[in-house]
Amino acid sequence: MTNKFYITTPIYYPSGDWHIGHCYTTVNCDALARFYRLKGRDVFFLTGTDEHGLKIETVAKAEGVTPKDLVDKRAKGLSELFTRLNISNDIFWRTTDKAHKRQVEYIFTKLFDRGEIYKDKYEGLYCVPCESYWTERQAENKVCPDCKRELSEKSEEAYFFRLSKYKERLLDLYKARPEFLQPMTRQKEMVGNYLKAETEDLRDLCVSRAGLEWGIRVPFDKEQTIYVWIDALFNYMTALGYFECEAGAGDNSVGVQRDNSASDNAASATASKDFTNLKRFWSGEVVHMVAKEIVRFHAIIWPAMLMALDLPLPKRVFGHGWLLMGDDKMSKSKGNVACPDYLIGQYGVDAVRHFLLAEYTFGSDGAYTEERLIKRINTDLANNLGNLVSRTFAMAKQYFGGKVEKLEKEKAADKAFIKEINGLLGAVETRLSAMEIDKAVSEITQLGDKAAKYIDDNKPWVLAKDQKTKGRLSVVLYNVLECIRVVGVLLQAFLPQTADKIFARFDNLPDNLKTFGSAKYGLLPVGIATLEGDTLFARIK
RNA sequence: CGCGGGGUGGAGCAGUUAGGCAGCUCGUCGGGCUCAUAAUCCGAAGGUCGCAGGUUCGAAUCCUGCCCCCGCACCCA
Repeated sequence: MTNKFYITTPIYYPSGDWHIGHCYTTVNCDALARFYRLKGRDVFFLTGTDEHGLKIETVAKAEGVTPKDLVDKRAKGLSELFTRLNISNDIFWRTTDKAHKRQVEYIFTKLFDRGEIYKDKYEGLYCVPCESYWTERQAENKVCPDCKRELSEKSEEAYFFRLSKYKERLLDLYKARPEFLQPMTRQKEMVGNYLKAETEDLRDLCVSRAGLEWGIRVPFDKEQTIYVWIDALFNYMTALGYFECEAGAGDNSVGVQRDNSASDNAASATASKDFTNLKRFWSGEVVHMVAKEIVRFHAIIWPAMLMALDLPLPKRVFGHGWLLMGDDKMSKSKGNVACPDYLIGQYGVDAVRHFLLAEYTFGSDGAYTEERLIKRINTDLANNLGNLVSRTFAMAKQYFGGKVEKLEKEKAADKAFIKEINGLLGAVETRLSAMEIDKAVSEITQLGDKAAKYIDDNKPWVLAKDQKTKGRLSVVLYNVLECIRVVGVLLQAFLPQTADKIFARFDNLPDNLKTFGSAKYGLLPVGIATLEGDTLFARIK
């Protein structure tokens, strides 16, 4: 297993407001990134925005601002939202960044030079007011599905990518590497819809538009603008700087020049300045996390384009499910309930993170409701985790004056509980490697349940009544404190703020007792003081 | 026959790949405990696993047919 781990969210399209769905994908990626960092792997975590296209132009016009002003504002908003959510991305990459644009021009040219892109006529049903093409299937009775006006036949020049010739190779890819596209049901869908022998051939893909203003021009044909496929998908590589490198090494024919002040967008992080990142990470484990509706782009178009350039393919594309927003009534009359800022303000960062990580079977759809969020917080965080910490530290204070004690050895009866503590890290890791992020989190809350039962079985309040059982009492409390510490160690990957709050209950807990290597029983030193602390999570309502 | 997903106790779900006593969380009811955030622990009630048929010693799981809901088919995490 390679030590390199490169994980990406899709780059989000800033045409509308940021919502809970964007947070869902990003928080889950963040947990994976944090976990593997703590595991000691070399991690790079990308997120960002896909900022070109007609829709941005239209929205900007409606708001009376320039497209650039619009995307700057929206990208800043998203970047700040992710900061509030404690997202640990290494880069916030934007497709309007100069370094990206130069590389996209270079890539487009290279594909053209190799004969993978050719110029032809695009023909179809066109809606003039909406400025968009529709297929006959989409447009029943030749009426625009959007505005319901009549469509007209239109034909214009455009560039096409030879997607059709990769059908067999894509099928082979799925067969040879079933882990490439997960869950399996997404593979079924891709094969059923686009790749199996009976379906009509994959059509070549139109990769440029003639009338589009807001985008990257085809370098050798300024009438044409590079369309989303190449512009957006290649962000995963341009952010790492590979093509910048390659172009800087010789080919200046498309005006690509290496420039160390590459990041000209305020919200972009500086990581793109390190052009060695692609060599470092693209050869390692590359994981693209996407929601199910863009699986096709990532599991068909993207690998085909990489094949066209003889580049290595990512290790895995994972298409997760959707948070369904119920009926339209909710989104209209109570639209703000799914607003991330409202939720964070109302319930706190880690409560929102926990909900997004734990509530839904990762990979399947689920219905979003605020009631489910509240219930999830109360059950897992307030009743289970928060109360466990609260009662345990109360006893430590009451019975031992706020000091970790262990006056005798643990007994055989403690073995099962200790085994659970020692098994937590492995159990969580197994779940994550299967992309069962919700189940990974529930491994942690389940250990919390076991601790509650362990307390109840051993009845420390009874042991405390008799001086003769004080030694035993100290062991019981020690075991639970160790359980809490190990839970804190694991929570660093999922609920970092909560992990810190837990650690803060131990006076000057040494850093080496926070590492994954210390996620096992028996390391907490006797004599360390236990401190008072705020309620971890208050019950709601 | 476009493709895919779903239909499991009051609610939300897991289990279906390789058939073997129907499981989890929440809710409800009864009991215990008192260290704790009306918390926690124990126990109980509650399901013909969408319908019909088939294969099998045995089917939620495999096969056939049917009904209902949802998504996708270059707007969407």
